Amino acid sequence: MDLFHALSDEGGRLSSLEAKLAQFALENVDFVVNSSIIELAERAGVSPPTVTRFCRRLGCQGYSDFKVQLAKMAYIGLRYLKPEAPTATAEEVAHDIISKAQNALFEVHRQLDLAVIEKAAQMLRAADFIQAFGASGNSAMIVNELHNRLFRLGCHINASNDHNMNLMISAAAQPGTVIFGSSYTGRDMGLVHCLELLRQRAIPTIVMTQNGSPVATAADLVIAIEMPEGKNIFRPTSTRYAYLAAIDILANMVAYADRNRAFKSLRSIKEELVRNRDGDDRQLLGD
Amino acid sequence: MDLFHALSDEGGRLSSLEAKLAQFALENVDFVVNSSIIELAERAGVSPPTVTRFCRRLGCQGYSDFKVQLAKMAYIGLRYLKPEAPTATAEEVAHDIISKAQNALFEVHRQLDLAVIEKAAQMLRAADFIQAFGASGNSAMIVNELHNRLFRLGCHINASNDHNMNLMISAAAQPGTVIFGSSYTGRDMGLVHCLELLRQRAIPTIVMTQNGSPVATAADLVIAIEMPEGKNIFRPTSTRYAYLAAIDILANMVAYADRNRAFKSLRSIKEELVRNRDGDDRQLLGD
DNA sequence: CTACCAATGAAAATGAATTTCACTGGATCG
DNA sequence: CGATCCAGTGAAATTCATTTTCATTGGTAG
Repeated sequence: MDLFHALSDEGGRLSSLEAKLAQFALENVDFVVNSSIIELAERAGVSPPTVTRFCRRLGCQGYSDFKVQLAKMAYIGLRYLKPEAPTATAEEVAHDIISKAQNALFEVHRQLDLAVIEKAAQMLRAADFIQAFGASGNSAMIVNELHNRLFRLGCHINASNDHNMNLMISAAAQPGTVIFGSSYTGRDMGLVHCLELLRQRAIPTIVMTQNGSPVATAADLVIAIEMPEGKNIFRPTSTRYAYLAAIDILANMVAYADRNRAFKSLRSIKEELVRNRDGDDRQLLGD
Repeated sequence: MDLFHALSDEGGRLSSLEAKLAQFALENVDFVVNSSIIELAERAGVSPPTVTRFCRRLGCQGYSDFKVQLAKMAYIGLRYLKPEAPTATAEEVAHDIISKAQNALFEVHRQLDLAVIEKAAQMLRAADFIQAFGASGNSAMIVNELHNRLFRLGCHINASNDHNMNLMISAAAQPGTVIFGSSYTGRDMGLVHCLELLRQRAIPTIVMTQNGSPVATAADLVIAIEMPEGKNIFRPTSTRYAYLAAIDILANMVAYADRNRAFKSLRSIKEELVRNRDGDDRQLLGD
């Protein structure tokens, strides 16, 4: 299933020649994918049976299956291994940003604890009112997005990125309110203060952040996302894609938690939009 | 190279059995990818040699190569064909959202005209002031994101999603100002009015939208993005990922257009953040 | 009507992948 | 310290998948 991690050999389960093969495969995906077992064996300096055993140990059916899996994987997930080359041309920048974003999506899919997402969706669904806190541009985008997705479903939600305001909101929150917080780093101390206050007041909190961070510790339910950070300061982090996907999944689960309400709400928005625009039904909910 | 299009057989180059095979392959990628030529032949009701010939006609080396190509393709681009099955479990939702997002990234990478991006980057770089207009949640997110990326680079930029305000801003814009607009549908008539006004006033405009749409027609430079739309009303469109990636690439090109300025600006932001937070240098620019 | 050609499958031939088996070197146990 | 075992490995044999060859069919053009 997860060939990439098998190839990375974190558990050290591979023998020395197998590790050599793994490294060779990671570095020469294209070659491997287009070669016969004999060519690969020769090039990597091992015998064909060793290659077959290697494939089996990785959880594949055999060599052909390995090639297929590798080809599937090649598009995603692989580039983490390659050192971050400073890029300059538009082609390079585009390629780099796209593949990092895809990696981030791949990673978040692997990491997301769906049981936690479902729990969070239930809490949000059941809430009388949702307050979404996130600051600093990135998390602000995330909570705005949550607002954008949830108000359509008929949820009562407010998004805010003003720390002082958040503190007042936290102090005034009524039972029935659920607070959602986002922080990539988990070190948004303004958010931590709010969460502590909310815990004292027994208002339930959900956060999307790094596990083990101050924000995570201060919250009731943690949607944990850990992303490796790039080194290129000119480049925004690809973590945003991961968070955005997590929000999408969460919002979708909220919708499914009460399809009827969501459907009715979406439908009236749609009708109103169609009436007010040019009557073209193909349009999106939101531009 | 482009197996997907070959399989779609637009030119009708395939014989009847081959067309049958193509359809079967598109509908049963997983089966094909995991089967031998004999199993496939049997299941599709043809003989193995026909399968081999079919693979060759599609531009592959042979059957194994075909499987590899198909596996590569399967992750991307293919799901567009499948009717959108209503999904319900968290696993299905997560998988579907992630793969759609990855498809969107793949597509935008394929479509983006990098020459246009570079042109836009030059214009934004040279501008005294940038106004970014986008409404309806999705495009609002995009222009906020552009703001978030460009202010860091030392650009003077304002993002706005208030149509009346945008109209006033357009009427008041000075030479040296560049307007950036975003609209997924290209039918944001408020934006079109602004663009028309700006054209009269000879203020340069850049838009990110669908080619051929009213918004595109009314603008000077068009960053064209066309995304197929999903049918699931509960699901937000994956177009956001494509737009976000395009913004990332654009912002990065702006940064590279004047590295020194960008570096100095980023550096002072970073210093200030480090001073004001807990001195941990690993933190991001923005949370 | 005949000859040709494209499409197809059966059978043979090829060649790749896997299994078997034997060997090696290092670890373990008495 | 030596005997034994075992994991790891490759050579050779085997199996099996793939491809090629060739014959057949059905349709089409002259």
